[in-house]
Amino acid sequence: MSEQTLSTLSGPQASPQDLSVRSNARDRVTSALREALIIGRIQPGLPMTLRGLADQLGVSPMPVREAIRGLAAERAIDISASGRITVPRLDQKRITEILDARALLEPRAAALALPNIDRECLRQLKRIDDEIDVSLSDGNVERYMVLNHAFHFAIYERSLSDVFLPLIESVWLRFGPFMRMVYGRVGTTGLVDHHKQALEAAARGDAAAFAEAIRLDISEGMELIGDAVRDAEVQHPPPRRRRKIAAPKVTI
Amino acid sequence: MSEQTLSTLSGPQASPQDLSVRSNARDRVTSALREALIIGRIQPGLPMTLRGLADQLGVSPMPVREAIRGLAAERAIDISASGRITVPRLDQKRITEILDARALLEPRAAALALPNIDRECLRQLKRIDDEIDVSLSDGNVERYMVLNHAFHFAIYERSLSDVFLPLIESVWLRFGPFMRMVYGRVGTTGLVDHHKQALEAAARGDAAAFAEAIRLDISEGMELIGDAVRDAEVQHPPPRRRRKIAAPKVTI
DNA sequence: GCTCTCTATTTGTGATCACAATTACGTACG
DNA sequence: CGTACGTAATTGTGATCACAAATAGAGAGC
Repeated sequence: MSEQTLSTLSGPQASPQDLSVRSNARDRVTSALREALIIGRIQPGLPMTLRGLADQLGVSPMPVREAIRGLAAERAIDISASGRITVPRLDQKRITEILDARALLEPRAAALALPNIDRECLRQLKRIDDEIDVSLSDGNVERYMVLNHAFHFAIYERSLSDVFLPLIESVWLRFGPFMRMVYGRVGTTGLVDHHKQALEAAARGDAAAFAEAIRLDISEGMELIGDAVRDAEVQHPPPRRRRKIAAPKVTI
Repeated sequence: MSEQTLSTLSGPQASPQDLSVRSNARDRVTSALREALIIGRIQPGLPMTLRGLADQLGVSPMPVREAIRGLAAERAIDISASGRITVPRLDQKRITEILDARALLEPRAAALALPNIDRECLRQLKRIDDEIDVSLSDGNVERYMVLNHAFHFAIYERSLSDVFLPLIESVWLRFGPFMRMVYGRVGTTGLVDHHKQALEAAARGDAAAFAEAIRLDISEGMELIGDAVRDAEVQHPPPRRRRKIAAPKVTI
């Protein structure tokens, strides 16, 4: 198999040794893979192998197996009938439905979160949003994706909902690799968001406006990438690989 | 540990050897556990063990491990920090949020499905709903839960959405054990649903009314069990077990 | 009766092995 | 130059083993 590897996590300002220092190898692997998926570092369609990931992460294939199995349950990773492990390619139908689901779930989570968003949290959101502007003008796609995720989930986490949060995370896991593909292709120049409207509404304590800003943030993103998707599907059909392809690596 | 086992699947008219004859042990285990969860056959809070489940299902602990890990990723099963495997107990907050998420996701899935619901499908839905009435008047809780699941998912499957369907399945997996607890406690006598309104709307091809009927079916269920939940939480606090408890078994 | 303590048992985790299925790739043929 | 084929290497699956951590349950003390 032509196996894919993942680019190291130690990019610009390496993440501070992963959030919690879980003793579990499995949880470390899961965290590494989830982050790689959210950021879109793993290219959809290219196969990964248990042993390959295990070697890269310095563990035995066993914890990787369990981590992959967990991600597969969330549909973040596809395991074909023959056992081939890939990040799923999304067709336009799926993309529409994911954005549809996001537009249902995330405004509600935001509304639930609003009462728990204090001034300090607002300041942090503002900081993140400022950094997003920088990353956009720099054209730094990866940094943008990290920050955009941070912005949204800084909100959703305040919902304190272990029902909505997992559902939303699950959808982002599936969407990340695709977003990365789009941004890597069409760039982030024309990208607009509704973060500032959201922050204004949040500052006013206006739950309805807050939720609506989040909904628009998602829906307009949908329109923006609509054409890119159509183009991508005709211009970049599932590559019929014939040779091994050098690919980025992942580490914990 | 006082370990829980699961009641055999071979109840009245045993399921015809599970849907697909997957060669995978893991998939068989997963199917068995998912069904047990949906029907609510596994009592929340009581620990299960990998080796115990493996013995009951006639496989090695390995496929059970992966199946459990997958279900844990969907939050259908909880694995504590110490590794204890249980079906999560739901507090009132979670229950409300689950019903909230259902009321968001399921009407949309129903609307997506409506164009794909033909006359034959409608007839089948009608048949299921008739059987539901029978099971309700019989007070057969388990059969009601199987049928109610069948009714809803016969609809949602027609959405042909592998975005909405997994999200909804995930929520049902979490909700099943709780529903069973409620029905087992307060009975199914006062139970009302909006299946017939849904079928009428579907027959008319009225997507909005169809979705609304589904939403009401969920929301009114919410009210119905509201008090039961409150009572349950004070009358049935998390039992501080001190001895082993005999519990039902599960088989493939 | 209740709580605490201590020990034997159980449990999840991770590693390694064997194996059937699948895939990759050089080779022959068109 | 492209396609079909056959063999060798790779891959996921399942089983088994070792081990540290956690638990259960009996016993001592209050």
